[in-house]
Amino acid sequence: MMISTRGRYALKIMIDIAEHQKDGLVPLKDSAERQGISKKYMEQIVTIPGLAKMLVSTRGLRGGYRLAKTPGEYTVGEILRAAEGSLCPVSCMEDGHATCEESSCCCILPIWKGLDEVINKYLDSITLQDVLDQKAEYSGSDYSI
Amino acid sequence: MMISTRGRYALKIMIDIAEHQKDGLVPLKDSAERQGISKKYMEQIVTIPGLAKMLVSTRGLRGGYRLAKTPGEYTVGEILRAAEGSLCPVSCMEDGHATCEESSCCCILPIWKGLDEVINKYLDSITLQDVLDQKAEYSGSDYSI
DNA sequence: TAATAAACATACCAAATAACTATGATTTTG
DNA sequence: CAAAATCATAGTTATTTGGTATGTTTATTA
Repeated sequence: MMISTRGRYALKIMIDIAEHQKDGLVPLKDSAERQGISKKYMEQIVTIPGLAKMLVSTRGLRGGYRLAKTPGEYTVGEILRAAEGSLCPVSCMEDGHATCEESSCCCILPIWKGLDEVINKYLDSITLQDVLDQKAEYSGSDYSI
Repeated sequence: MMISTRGRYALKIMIDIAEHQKDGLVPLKDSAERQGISKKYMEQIVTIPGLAKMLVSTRGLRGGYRLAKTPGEYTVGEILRAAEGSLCPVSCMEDGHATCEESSCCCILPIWKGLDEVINKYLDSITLQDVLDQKAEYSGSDYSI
């Protein structure tokens, strides 16, 4: 399994903030309660550098978070990569290039490269807005994400 | 990372056996030496039920392994699934269906399902024979796989 | 201006998983 | 019967995962 709770929670948080920021800043506490995630763990996730860049934070009472750009400008792929570090499906590769010594003569490597491409291409084809739109379709619902 | 050394080694072993079985049975010792993997660890991998089914073993002196079917009849996907148990990219899903309680109202689940499909479809499009063929293309080479 | 509620910053920890190693039994051929 | 192979099981070490715990800083508002 390539995507751990860090990535899954990151996605949940981003969706939750996207959904609720119209009312102003979204405090982590509220988001954490809605998603059933420990607020403290959430703080850790939200401060992962790559993710922090996607958010604008305001300190102090009545502070909170909002997205730095519009939901349509974030893909599920980039959120997951930011949270997980990489979505690479094998340890003998990273960022599309081999990390092992025998790479120059590894006939399996092209398979991993192809797999990596297929995964990233798929996840980058979905934006946060797409997710919001699909949620809205099921309308009236009390989706907890 | 979704595919561990178990899966990677399993694939290496299957390719190695496919390549060398024309000379008769392939002892694990030879295969392990060629691949630079501990023979004992290899024994464990080869006896994973799903993988064992793909091989025919013969005990005793001059014994060894060969593929149960032709290389064209095995896909990379099924070998990896057999070795890893599952290639599912998230823990909240298994074999295409959700394992968590909130699944009935999870708007992210379709994304994981789609990802799972994309991964398995890709890996099932490559057979062991394809890998052998591509190895042969680089011909004269001393590929160690 | 002081209390409050928010983000920010570290440090620690327990359980699970990964990746082997070790030991030895069983089987078959030369 | 000795050697070489598979088969079986238990133990070990390191890393990753998934958190807790404790506390600091910042800004609002009553």
